[in-house]
Amino acid sequence: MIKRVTSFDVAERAGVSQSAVSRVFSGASASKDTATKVRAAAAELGYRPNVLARSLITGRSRIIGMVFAYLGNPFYPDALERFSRVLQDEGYHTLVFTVPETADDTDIDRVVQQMLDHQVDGMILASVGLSDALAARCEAAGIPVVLFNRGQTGSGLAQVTSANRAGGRKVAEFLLAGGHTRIGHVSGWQGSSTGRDRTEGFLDALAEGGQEPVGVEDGRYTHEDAVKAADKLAGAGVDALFVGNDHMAFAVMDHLRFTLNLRIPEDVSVVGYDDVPMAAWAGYSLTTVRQPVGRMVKTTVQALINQIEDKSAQAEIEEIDGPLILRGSARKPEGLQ
Amino acid sequence: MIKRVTSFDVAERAGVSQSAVSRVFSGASASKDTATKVRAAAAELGYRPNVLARSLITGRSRIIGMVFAYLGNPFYPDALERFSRVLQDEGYHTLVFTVPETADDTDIDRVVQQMLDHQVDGMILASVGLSDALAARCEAAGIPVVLFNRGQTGSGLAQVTSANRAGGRKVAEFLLAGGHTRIGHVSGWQGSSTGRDRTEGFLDALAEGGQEPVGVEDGRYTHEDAVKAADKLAGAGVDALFVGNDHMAFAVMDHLRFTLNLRIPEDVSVVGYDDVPMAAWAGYSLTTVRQPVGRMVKTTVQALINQIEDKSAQAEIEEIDGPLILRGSARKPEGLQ
DNA sequence: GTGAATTTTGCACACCTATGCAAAGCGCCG
DNA sequence: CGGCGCTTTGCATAGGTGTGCAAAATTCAC
Repeated sequence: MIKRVTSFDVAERAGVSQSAVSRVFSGASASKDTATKVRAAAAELGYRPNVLARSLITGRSRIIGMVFAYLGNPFYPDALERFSRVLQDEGYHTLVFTVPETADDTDIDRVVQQMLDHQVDGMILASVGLSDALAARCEAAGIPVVLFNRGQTGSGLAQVTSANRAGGRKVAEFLLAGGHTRIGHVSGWQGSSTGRDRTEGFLDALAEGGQEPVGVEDGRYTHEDAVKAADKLAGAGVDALFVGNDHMAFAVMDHLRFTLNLRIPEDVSVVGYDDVPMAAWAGYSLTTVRQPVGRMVKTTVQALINQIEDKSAQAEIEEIDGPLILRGSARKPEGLQ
Repeated sequence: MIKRVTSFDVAERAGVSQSAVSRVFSGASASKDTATKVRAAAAELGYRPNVLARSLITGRSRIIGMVFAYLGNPFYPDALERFSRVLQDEGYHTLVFTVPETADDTDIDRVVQQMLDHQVDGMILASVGLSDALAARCEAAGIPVVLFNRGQTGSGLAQVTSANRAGGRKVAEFLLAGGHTRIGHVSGWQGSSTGRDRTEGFLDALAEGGQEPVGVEDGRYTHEDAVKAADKLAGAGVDALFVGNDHMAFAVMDHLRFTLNLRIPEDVSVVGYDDVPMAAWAGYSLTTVRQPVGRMVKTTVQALINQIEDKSAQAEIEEIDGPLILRGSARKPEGLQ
């Protein structure tokens, strides 16, 4: 292990003081002359500022902590990739954590504590909640938190979601217009705000249309539970299923087609939520509500940076609307092709 | 922003010296008595050691930098999730970077430089190469690098892959045994070692079986190119296709079935590579070579940690064998069900 | 050339923890 | 009680950078 080259080494070589080197690399004022001398010396020695030392003194690490629950749903890797890119563009880096799907508050709190230990400048929690105790702790430490694709009312935390209630409504209205009469719902996990909101909007609009659902089963965002739920609902004889997200919808479609030998959409219409890339694949051609990931990510990052740069900034609650994307998995209303 | 609570504050409150506090939290020797006093004081004040300051002085950040090229292929989110978990268990954290799919050496080198700036203890590069200059730089800085699912001969870097040549051979032998006579290959990107190796093993075994491929087209690991390649090969009349990874294989299957109206496996057998979870879904039921992600990840982490803890450790090159998983997308040899 | 206004520079210190070193404490045996 | 070995403790310093402050250098107008 070769000795690290420090700003002192560069200073000596350039014939200036250490502070001059620091100023050149931190963008503070420095004369054109010394700047060139310093850069030359730095290049010769292969010097790069030590980010740790810098963070220690500035109190800003330029690191954002991110927590994901499960990357099995392709919506999240997509989001992660975009987050990483947007944050990189803003000069931030991302410390990524995952918590088990079955995570309880303890797991998450431990992870959040680790992020605090690392002096992150902010945190993004994707589809993950936060105990009030920890939220308070982040508040006390002055670390902004933004929930992504997850709401938590009364927590006082900033959050960015799609318009889940409105999305659920759209699906119900679409299925009603399509003349479906025996509608079932494989819901997203009812322990999550997104799952509940989509279900709520869906059921409200259904009721307004004068229908009761044939059944509502919690798919808990997992492949297995979704299949079980779909199986049960199919047994009750449905002609349409609204599934709480695309990832479960694929599982449901496979089960309907290959195990129960039902045709989609002739026997059963299926509608999902998210519009992940796979939904457009010919094998599924899934009608679904689009979550505008790009905009959601940008909004999330912006909200976070606002809070970082202006500590007094209000914790915003953003809801981003997304359209229903019509494809082949659900029967369309008459006159609409 | 409330003032941070430091080890001095705890020391004062506990009536001991700052070093005592440090020793308690870094696990060094301390008497039972002071340990309890310190812990009590720390709990009251909500003290947690500042990881940055610790890293600065120990020279070890306990952070691993990871680079991913594309998370669109579900193999990688899966790997990422496992990496994150295994590293967390080992007391490390992960700084995640992504580079554009079209990344050239410049992009990657810039990212690697940023990781070096952050004083990472080690780096994992997933399906991404590294210029010789940067490799040398890491070497000089004493930062171990392990390539995951990517080889780079002559680079002197540690690498963990599956046995890609052997895997390619297995597929060829299986298709030959199945009596296929017009075999095509949608290859993985030929700019990558994995792509080349799989192709090489496949073609070697095919030749040994006395067959020439109907055609070989580079799918470049993308949906679009894979479809184009499959289209071309189908036009040439194939009865079997070996596709360089599962992600492309799904695209190929959709195209064969829904655009070209071919039956799988009656008209065309399709074999993939990776065995991502989706390959087991009824919609695809893809015969494929399994990459044992779990073992690959553990091996990678172990290799990395070995190098971190013992700087003189040799950079290992590990190849992990994986079985061919028989499912429904490819005709099986007689007598084998 | 002179004084004022402005920029640049260096000094010294701060950020927070880990650790070598020497002193102090403790237990133990003769 | 003295002496010895071992553990615990505090002091002081290091790790590499940013930044307030005052001195020095430069610019500018006259």
